[in-house]
Amino acid sequence: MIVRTRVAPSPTGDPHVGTAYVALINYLFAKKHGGKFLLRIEDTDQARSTRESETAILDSLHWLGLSWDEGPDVGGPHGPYRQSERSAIYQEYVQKLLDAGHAFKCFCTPQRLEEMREAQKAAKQPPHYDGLCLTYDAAEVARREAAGETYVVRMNVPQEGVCVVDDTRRGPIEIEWRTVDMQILMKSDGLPTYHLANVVDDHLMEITHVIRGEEWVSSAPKHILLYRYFGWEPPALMHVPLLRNPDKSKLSKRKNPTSILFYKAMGYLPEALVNFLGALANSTAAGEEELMTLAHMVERFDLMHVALGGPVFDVAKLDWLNGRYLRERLDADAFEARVAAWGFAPARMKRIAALAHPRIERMSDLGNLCGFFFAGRLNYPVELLRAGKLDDDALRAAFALAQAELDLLREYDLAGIERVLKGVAESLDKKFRDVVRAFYIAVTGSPTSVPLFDAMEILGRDVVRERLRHALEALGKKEKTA
RNA sequence: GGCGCCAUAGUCUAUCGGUUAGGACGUCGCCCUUUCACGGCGAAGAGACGAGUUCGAUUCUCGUUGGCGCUACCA
Repeated sequence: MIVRTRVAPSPTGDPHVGTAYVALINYLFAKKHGGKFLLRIEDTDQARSTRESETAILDSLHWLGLSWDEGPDVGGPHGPYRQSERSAIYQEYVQKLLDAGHAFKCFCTPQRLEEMREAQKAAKQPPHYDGLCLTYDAAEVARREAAGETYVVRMNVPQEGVCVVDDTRRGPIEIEWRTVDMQILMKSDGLPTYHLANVVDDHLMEITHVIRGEEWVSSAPKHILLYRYFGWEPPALMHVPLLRNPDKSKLSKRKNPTSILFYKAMGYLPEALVNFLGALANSTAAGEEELMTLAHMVERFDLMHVALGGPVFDVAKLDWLNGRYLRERLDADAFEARVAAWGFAPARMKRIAALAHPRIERMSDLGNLCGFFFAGRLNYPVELLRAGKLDDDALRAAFALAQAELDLLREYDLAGIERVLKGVAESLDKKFRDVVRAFYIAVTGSPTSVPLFDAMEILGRDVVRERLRHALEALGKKEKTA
């Protein structure tokens, strides 16, 4: 048997380090066993998926040195590798389930479902589809369909017995069928949900080992049931732990930078980041060199040694590793080249120079004026934030709101940034200039600097988010008023 | 709340019943050094709790506690 693994990111946001972590484990396992590693884009959520995000994910994983044997950008014999291009396939398989009575059409409105869940919650019952539409006979279903009622397709789930999920690393996990909801397989827009698309694709793409995040354990029975319904041999399943924030919660950009783009922008080397992630999966033994190439990681990889506790993404250790790569693995020329490529690319320098040009008296002003473009955490006194007309509460509100709004921005560009900051000033009922002043400090470290929106655009969403987070941190928690 | 997963120092981990519980990051100290950093040497620091099995439990079982995940027409 040829081992075939995959990573299946959903292009709904920044390329997440967690995606890279899971991708790396799948990659290492496949390569270790002379198999294939594929990349599939799970973009069945029309509302949230974007091409920009997909591109960023592919670029980021490539940047880390990962490559796939089959995928949307390189093709392969099992394509297309983008789920949005596989609708006809899912339609076909949903019909099979429908024909066999393993799935049914559900005409319940979102409102009814909402009320049902509320009632169940109030009655201390676990939220669960009540099976109303399962009681309709063929004539009733036909009548409703003819009347133009929209419907989704739900999976018919047995209500008795237990499902044993055989996790390669954890052993058997028993989950009672009655705790498994009658999952929607196909949404009213005709596109499949994760569960259906995932199973169909993994089968069609001949995936032998599904190695994925821990968040999927509880829905594994649904997937196993689908394999059973289709009469397919399920792949080996294994769930790896989720990366954590320092406080042990699931890694989130609220508390910790999660975007690969951020680490790139901060001047981490891809080989250091991928080494760090790999060391989280398979730690080094006593006396073993911690600096490892991808090839070396492949060689020593052991799936059974992936620890089960959720590891904290320890930036301090990443810093140490990155420092060693920078100092020990790059000679003077290579270092210079990396630095140039990192922050001094011609296009970037041109923009920065143009911003500085009108505000300069001596070229030596450049350092103070533009240093923040090449910095990580800014070291300004917190008093500077407070020097403006906004009090602490207003500052906190402004930064927090901007953080959220900037994240929601579809296109992170000049116009969008301006819209967000104007919106922040408006909703706080503060003068735009007073609000902007605070952002100057948070983003550039100084009240007098190059144009803010340009600076924010050049720095990128991730670095800006981190600087706002830092400002929020510097201000401290809201004081309890006596 | 229900269901599930997890549990060795601040953090990442090794240990496949018998170890002075090993390593790495971080922290602290000493050395090197015009400063700092790097580097070298060293130190402090851990089996969540309670039962059980066993000659012997960090390791196996159960319970408690804690953390996390899931509980969407998101993945």
